[in-house]
Amino acid sequence: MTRTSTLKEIAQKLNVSVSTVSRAVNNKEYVKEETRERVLKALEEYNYVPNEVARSLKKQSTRTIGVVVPDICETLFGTIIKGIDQVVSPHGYSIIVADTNESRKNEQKYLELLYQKRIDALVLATVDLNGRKVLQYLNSKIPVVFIDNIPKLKVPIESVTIDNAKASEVAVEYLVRHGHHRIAAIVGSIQETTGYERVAGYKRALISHGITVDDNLIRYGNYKENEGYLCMRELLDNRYQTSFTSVYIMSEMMTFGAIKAIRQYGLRIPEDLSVVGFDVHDKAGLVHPSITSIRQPEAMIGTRTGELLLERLAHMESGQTCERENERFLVEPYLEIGQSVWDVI
Amino acid sequence: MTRTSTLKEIAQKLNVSVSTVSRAVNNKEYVKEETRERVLKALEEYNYVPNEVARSLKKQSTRTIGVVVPDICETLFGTIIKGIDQVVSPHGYSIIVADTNESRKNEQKYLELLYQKRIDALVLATVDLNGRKVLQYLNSKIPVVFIDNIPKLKVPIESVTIDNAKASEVAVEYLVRHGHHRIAAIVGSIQETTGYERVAGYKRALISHGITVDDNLIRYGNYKENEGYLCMRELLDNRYQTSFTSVYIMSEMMTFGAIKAIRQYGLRIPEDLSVVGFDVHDKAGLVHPSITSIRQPEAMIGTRTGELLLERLAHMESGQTCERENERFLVEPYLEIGQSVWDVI
DNA sequence: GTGAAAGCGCTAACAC
DNA sequence: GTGTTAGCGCTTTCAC
Repeated sequence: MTRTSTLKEIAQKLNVSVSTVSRAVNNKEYVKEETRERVLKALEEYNYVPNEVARSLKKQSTRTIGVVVPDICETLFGTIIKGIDQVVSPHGYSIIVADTNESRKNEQKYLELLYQKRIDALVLATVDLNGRKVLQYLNSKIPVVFIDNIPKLKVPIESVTIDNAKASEVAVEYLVRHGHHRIAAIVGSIQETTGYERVAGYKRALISHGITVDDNLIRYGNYKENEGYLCMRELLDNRYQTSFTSVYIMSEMMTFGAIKAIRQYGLRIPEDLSVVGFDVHDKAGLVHPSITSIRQPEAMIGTRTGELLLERLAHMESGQTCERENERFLVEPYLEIGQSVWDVI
Repeated sequence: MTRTSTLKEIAQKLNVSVSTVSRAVNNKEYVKEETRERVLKALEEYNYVPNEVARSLKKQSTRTIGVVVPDICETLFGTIIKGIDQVVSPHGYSIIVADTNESRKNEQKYLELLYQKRIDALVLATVDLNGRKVLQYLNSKIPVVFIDNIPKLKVPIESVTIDNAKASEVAVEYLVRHGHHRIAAIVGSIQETTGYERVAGYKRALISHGITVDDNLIRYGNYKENEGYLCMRELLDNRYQTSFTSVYIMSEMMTFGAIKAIRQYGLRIPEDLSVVGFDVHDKAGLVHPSITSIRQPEAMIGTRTGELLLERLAHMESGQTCERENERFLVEPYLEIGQSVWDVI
């Protein structure tokens, strides 16, 4: 059972002062080369590992970044976390993750916990639209970056997300190019930016192609699979009146639900109905027919967030005050083309 | 820009001592009810949030658990992390994640970093079979739990994993019950417990069903998709000599690769060849035909690990020494039945 | 170049 | 019940 020793112990063994040892450990100047070597050797010998907790207390910085997400199992968030970690860990930062399980209450609890732990920065995929708890952070001086969803707060906010409106434009554009004019849509909650902006982009794209927006073709769900299923059923029930040839579903789980409804109606994809989904991952390449889907460059969202964090963190370290600006960093979504869209002749 | 205040500041404002405030904050006894209320009110007013860093330094415990995994994007690890978090966060513990990206070097780097941060416990899905760096932890007094893979170390080790041999038995059993006697196998690295135990279970199951083990039916890969593909091709190339009717592939990515090879040979699953995979997830239910696969109860591995951690942590707190025992906690794998296995008549 | 000492914010032993 | 004080392990200023 080895024990890690402290600066003080090392200093005593060598008959030097703690400050000398500290300087050697931290590669500071003003240490005679000979002394430095003696110290470095002793560090090995006595199994010294710097205590980051003590350092944190002294420096008022924990080199720790809190990342709060609704569901770490979603590839989207897993990949983002990985991207952040890749960028920040070489700089000595670690990531504390919190999985809120889509619960506002958990989100608040975790925000509080992380605040106590004095994280140096926060990345938040909030499910709390009017998030009051996060104001504590926004009023403090640590960097906060929102991802995925942006809360409705009357304060400057920084975010890294895809351009949600653009995503819908890309989807509609693709369908139109394949001859579709009657394009149904299943939207998530328009309370959230992810829902609101996507539907706005959809409408705008239709209009710019000279297609009239038909509210009978739009259904609103809550991102859950079952809602996607139900929305799709409603759409299909009215199919003879509305005669749409394609459907664009604006979230992953709702896409799955919608496809189930389509199959249940005995319709074939894409022969009977064309489908464009959102965030559909098919790592295995086993889905058949493969689903044409809007995708987020997740890794890039992660690395971009990481870089932004480092930038802000460095800025802070150089003693700047934390002037928050309202900055939305947008990354480009893209269309992953599968076999779920059929040409309308 | 609000600032969080300190115990000392609160104490001064109220003309009481820091210890009184501390006692009130921590709900300790020996505080007059009236004083407690005054303090509690002041905490609100002056925006006091306990500084966990200072607490950690004093208590020599950070209430932080390090979780080191090769790839956080894999559903397996994502779900395990979520499970751990669910169990430990109500006890005030947070999780620091480290994604080693399957690299031994990164693993070592992260272990060092986390050691400096003085994590209270470590969960490790190692890729470093002879992991020397982890010995630092094993020689220290903090709990260490291995998941997924177990390194070859000559010290007592605790782990939470599925029963890998059992997994193979379940797979083989199922195939035999469906009339298969010539069952090919694609194995990961037998250097790793996940490979070694799975192939051992496969052989044992065959024997217990009176089937001779045929080494021509076994191929060894390295868990990567492409190796699964290549192994499957080799097997198929010899199909007329070996005449197997089914194949059991012992890892997720290799399963994907193998299926691609099978399709490339123009064979249908399951009509021409039956397939049992490992760790195949189909959240969307979109894969067709659905793949019968061994599955790990991931969430349970997570929660079991979390509980084990709490147990050990509580044990420590009550001042016990950390006697390590060699304990493998096994959870039961299960077979998720799809449509990829055909009856041999 | 080196050392002494203050102090980061807190807990806990001890004194009153 | 409450206050005083000594540290937890480190960095950093200032004196030598």
